[in-house]
Amino acid sequence: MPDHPPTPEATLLTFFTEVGILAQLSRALFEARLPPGFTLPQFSVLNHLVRVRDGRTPLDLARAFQVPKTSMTHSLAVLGRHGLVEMRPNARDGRSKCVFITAAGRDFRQAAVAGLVPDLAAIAATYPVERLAETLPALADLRKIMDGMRDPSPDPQEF
Amino acid sequence: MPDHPPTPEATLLTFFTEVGILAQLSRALFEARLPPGFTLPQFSVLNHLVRVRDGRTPLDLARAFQVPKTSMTHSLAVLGRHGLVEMRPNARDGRSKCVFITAAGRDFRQAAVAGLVPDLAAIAATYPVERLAETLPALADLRKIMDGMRDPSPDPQEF
DNA sequence: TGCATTTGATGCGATATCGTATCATATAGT
DNA sequence: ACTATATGATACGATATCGCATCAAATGCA
Repeated sequence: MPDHPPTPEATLLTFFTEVGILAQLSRALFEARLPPGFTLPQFSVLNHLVRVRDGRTPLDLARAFQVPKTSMTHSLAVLGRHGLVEMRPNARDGRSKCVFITAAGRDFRQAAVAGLVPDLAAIAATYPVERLAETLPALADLRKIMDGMRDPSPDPQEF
Repeated sequence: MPDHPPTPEATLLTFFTEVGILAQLSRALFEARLPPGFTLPQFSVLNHLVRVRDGRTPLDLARAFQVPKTSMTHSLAVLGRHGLVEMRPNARDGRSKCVFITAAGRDFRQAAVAGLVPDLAAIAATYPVERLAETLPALADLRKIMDGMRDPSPDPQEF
């Protein structure tokens, strides 16, 4: 391997590659512990409703997950069909709805997390998670920046 | 989110959540720059064939990307239909095939990477990528551990 | 060698994802 | 207030992903 000093672009590419692999691995981990037929995005929505807050609109959620609104409609329909979320009319906007997590939804999420704990513990037993905790601020800051870049102009911004 | 000291499991959960969001954001970024109809996994396969080595079997690729082999069959069929990869019989195993990238495939990848560079540069202009570079060893180590905890799956994958 | 088992690839069906079109409601401009 | 435009949600169709079943070729074992 020739070692030229990496350009910032190359560093980002490497970083995104690593993040993509980790996401894929953790996804496999998660889905192996979810009841068959449930997908990570569905769990993620539940998790978001608990972690952040519920009562937001489907479009809010679609934006939060950077996913097309039709995909979110579908995910919410599945969760609703299983009684894990509830959609109520939005008093402030007749076109819109508000998404609430149900008690069953909270239980479901709790159970999923609980089922995951042994796997997480196994990782923590082999790997010092403080190292990950130290990376969190950098990851969160990058996420915020990328979040902010996407909405205003979807086309190439020159500088 | 209580303000007790977080358990290692909670730290991991937070970390995976952050990684998942970042993966989603970078995926959206990337797919916005690919020709319409092409997917990140498809590009990733091309990239892998260039950066690692071509001539591997579909099953090798499926394992490298941690996806079911049927998914890889499909991706390769699409790439083949567009003339970006070529499948030849495997001289060592009559059941198997070997996947090669074509000249058109190399060009395609090169163009995709070039199209992405402005986005990466825009991020690098706003965010000190050294912070990300510092996190890379921790991420790579975790990835290796998680790789090892699952089935026998070999090489690291590329973007 | 002959036969059972394993392994690589793919067909098929079910679900997920996503783009486009559509409909209802909200907002803006006059 | 009236109309044009913008926005939130969804129906619909196309493609992607994935599990299961099938087929062919390789391997193991007697």
